[in-house]
Amino acid sequence: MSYLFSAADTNPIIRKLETSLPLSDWEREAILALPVQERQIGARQDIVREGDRPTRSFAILDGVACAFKITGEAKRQILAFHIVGDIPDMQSLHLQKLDMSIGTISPCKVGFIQHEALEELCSRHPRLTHALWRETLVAASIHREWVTNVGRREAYSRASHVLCEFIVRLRVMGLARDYSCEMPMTQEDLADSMGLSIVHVNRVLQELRRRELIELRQGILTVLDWQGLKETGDFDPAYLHLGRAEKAAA
Amino acid sequence: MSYLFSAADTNPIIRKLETSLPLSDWEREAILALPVQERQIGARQDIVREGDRPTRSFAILDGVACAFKITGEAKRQILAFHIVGDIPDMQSLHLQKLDMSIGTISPCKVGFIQHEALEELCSRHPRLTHALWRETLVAASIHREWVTNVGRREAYSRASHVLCEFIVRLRVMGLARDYSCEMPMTQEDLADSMGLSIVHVNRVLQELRRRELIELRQGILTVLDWQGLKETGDFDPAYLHLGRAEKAAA
DNA sequence: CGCACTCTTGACCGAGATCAACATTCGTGG
DNA sequence: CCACGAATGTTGATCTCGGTCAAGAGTGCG
Repeated sequence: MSYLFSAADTNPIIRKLETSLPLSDWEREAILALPVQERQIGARQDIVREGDRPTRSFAILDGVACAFKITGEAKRQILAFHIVGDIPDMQSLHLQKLDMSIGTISPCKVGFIQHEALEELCSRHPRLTHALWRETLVAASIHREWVTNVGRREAYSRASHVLCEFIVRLRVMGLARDYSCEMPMTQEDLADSMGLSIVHVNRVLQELRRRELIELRQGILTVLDWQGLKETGDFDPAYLHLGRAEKAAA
Repeated sequence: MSYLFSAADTNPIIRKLETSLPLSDWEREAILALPVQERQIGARQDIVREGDRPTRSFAILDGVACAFKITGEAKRQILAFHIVGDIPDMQSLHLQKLDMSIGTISPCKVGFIQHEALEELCSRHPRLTHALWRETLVAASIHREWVTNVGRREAYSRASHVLCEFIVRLRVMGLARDYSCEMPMTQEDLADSMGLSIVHVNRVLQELRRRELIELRQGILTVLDWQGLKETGDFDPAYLHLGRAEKAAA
């Protein structure tokens, strides 16, 4: 299968949706016609906060963001890393109140889309409803894998798993060559995504380097031994529901 | 707001959906008209397994089930408890391959519904699409809370949180009076839902009893001090997105 | 060039795991 | 209806993975 190259291929939302099901020209145009308000946001800023009642959703057009919660003990848990093409608060289309916060990790370009525009899109294009619903289901699947990762894998395996997922998702979006990518998360971010302490994450990463599974410095992650990293991370990309993109990316 | 009592009120799917948005008679009838194949399943049986490609989804009509994964180290992580009204594998409507298994805890009555019937329902009733999509989003929200619970709360708080969620969800469905309910999960089930060992769960439960927050024996959970349990569990039901049902149930 | 953020290292600690009995409950068949 | 075996719950002893604390080393940005 191959597509003609077009403006559509440069639109991250279309690219993301098309990894699961190909869209018609008609549907692509509908997406390109969405009124999107772009905004550049600096690193480490909240985009939306738990408790907000958004009237719009937003897509990540550049950079890395994360969804997180703060517990009563003021501990942060990162729930997902969001990369180009993700619509992290899609849920707000159907759920009034946000149950998490979303903030940038690196500087991000985001595109806000009013809910009415999305509702309009869905009512006119049932297959796009399907595609967007599907995206939210994949997000839920990733959450389930994270529950498992945090609940039942030891630190070393857990860290490997998070790295595997991150790079595969970037590869699917064409943002990583040869298992190497920019990784703007600090060790504190990684710790909060893994339910570990910063110090321990530091030690685990050193061990991964010592065993020559990865290289990681200056925000560049390079996987030296993909097979090895997958195995130590108990990583099976099935939960990402990549379909045909799976073989190429993972 | 009050409804006339009718057959619809005894249908758990309708009851569940109506906790978020009221349905028209027309919509209720469409749900009641769904061809449902009921089946009784014994305790501790798998209903569907990771890797399956179901052509139908199922609703829990009676009993308690759970979704779970088994890691490469053969450890089980429970991802959710499913009670009456839940459609645990709704996702299979849009995602080919199941990324988790679902099994019974107590004996269950389940109702299978072919995907075509659900697709038909959605195409005829956009508001039901909305309602079902919404349910899957709430499920995702619960997953996020579980990531947080397992990742960033200590055992004592973590256990309290799981108990709080379970009883609130039962209350919403009218299955628990006065913060007391049947709880068929064994300590092993609880351990696998909390990412803890059985032994430690046992000790944590004893501590909860000793501090007179709960009573728990012979499969009956009674909360003696709801406020106290909520506080130790850092439990805020906002993530369940109950809407108006929230005040009554939590 | 200096201050703040991030990473690293070492020492020590503790929550929760593991192991190994033993007790209790429950379901099942005689 | 009872008995018995399996599943579940309980307890104590010990261990360990990962947390905490504290200090220093890089790094980078204003």
